[in-house]
Amino acid sequence: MKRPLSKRQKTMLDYIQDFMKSNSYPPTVRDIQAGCGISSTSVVDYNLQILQREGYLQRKREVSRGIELLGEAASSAGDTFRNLMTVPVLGNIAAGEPLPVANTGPWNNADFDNVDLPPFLTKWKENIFALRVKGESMIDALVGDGDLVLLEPVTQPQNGDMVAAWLQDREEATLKHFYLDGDQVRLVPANSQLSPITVDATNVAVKGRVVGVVRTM
Amino acid sequence: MKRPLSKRQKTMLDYIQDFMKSNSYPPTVRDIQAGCGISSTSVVDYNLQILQREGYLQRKREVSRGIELLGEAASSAGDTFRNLMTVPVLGNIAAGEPLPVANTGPWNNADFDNVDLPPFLTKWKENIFALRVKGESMIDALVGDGDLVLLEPVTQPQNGDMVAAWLQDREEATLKHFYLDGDQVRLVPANSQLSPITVDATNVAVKGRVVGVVRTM
DNA sequence: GTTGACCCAGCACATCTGTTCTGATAATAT
DNA sequence: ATATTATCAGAACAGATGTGCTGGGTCAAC
Repeated sequence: MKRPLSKRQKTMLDYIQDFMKSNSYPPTVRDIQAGCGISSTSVVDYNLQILQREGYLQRKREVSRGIELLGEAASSAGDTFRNLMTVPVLGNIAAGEPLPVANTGPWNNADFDNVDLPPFLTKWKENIFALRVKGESMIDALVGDGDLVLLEPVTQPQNGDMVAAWLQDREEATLKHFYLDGDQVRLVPANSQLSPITVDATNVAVKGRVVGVVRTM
Repeated sequence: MKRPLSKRQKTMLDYIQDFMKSNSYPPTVRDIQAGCGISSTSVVDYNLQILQREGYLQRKREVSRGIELLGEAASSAGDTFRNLMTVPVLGNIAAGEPLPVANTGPWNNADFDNVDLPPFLTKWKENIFALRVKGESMIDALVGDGDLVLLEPVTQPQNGDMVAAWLQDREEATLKHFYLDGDQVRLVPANSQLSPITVDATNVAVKGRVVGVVRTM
């Protein structure tokens, strides 16, 4: 995004996005040539090189239609391309079970079940993971059996965050809003008809911040 | 999906899905040939024709990589292709307001706010719409303020379906599990700790079946 | 057996397609 | 003015690629 794109380069980028929207595969050099009214394939090639150098797309040499949009260009390509993030389902969350925790950074996508979610659900963050809710023990967080909770791995949440926490003395996992009061932690249910609980700060191990909930029937 | 696929056809379909996952563009006939260990391009062509006839994919003649996965095959292809459906947010759902109802079929996507969702949330159906929950009146359905409920427009639900209904005498919108008992309708909250209500069948106007709930924090 | 379906292998062709070469033009800098 | 850079046009090449043709094999039905 450093240098400004020329008018032709902008036109080409728009055309590629449009093309991928309606065709589900990238255009050829000559598609771009015809679509943008360019008189030579070499001009297309020339400008594609620039677009690649500037980071708008990635090309694979000697491969027909070997164009892949990157970053913002990809998202603008509409509802078709690169608009999903793969989130691993690390395990279950239930009252009696410890929380499968996010140890390292990005996970091997093959190691777990994965769900593909639109990035507005993952807040555009890369290290989101998901847990499947088992049982009805999270019902005071408006989360039922079978729901999928999306978590960002944080151990030091902000006040008001909805967090997944492990209560050591109760041996219980829970989803609650987190408030730190000195050395006490107040855990407030999402359902305002229910009452908060207050526990010692050393007794809660926060495993992640809830960024979303998904339920299918 | 009528006839069963041969082993080779299944292999090819899997390979195409894998290829599109990692490459962001469809494979060529020869890519499939090499990837599946097939000795002739004509065999690939032959089986691609069958896969097209059976509705698993769409081919564009004379176009390199002119393969488009359809239906369920497309969604299994991972985070790259055809994996989002645009769902209109028709309005709000609150206790006191009538339900914005799905009048006609597909809507003009420009008329409303839209959200893009992976099709496993919309059950692969085309006519899903969404409503934004206002207030806490749906809390017995495990749905809170700001949640997005995904609805399929049906007026004659099956027993056990979670439905969005309008209770005419109470002037109240609600989300409950639906059970028809003769001329009485039992509406059961998702939170099993709460009690069901029973009303006259003529008093409930079912507006849609809930197929999913999405919440972001 | 014969037939016909389904499936496969090998090959060839015409076109598609990325790339490269040569040269030209316009804008900008020195 | 001269040099430099960015951009474009036309043409051609080599490999990639979809498609069609011929023939062979297997298996169940008749």
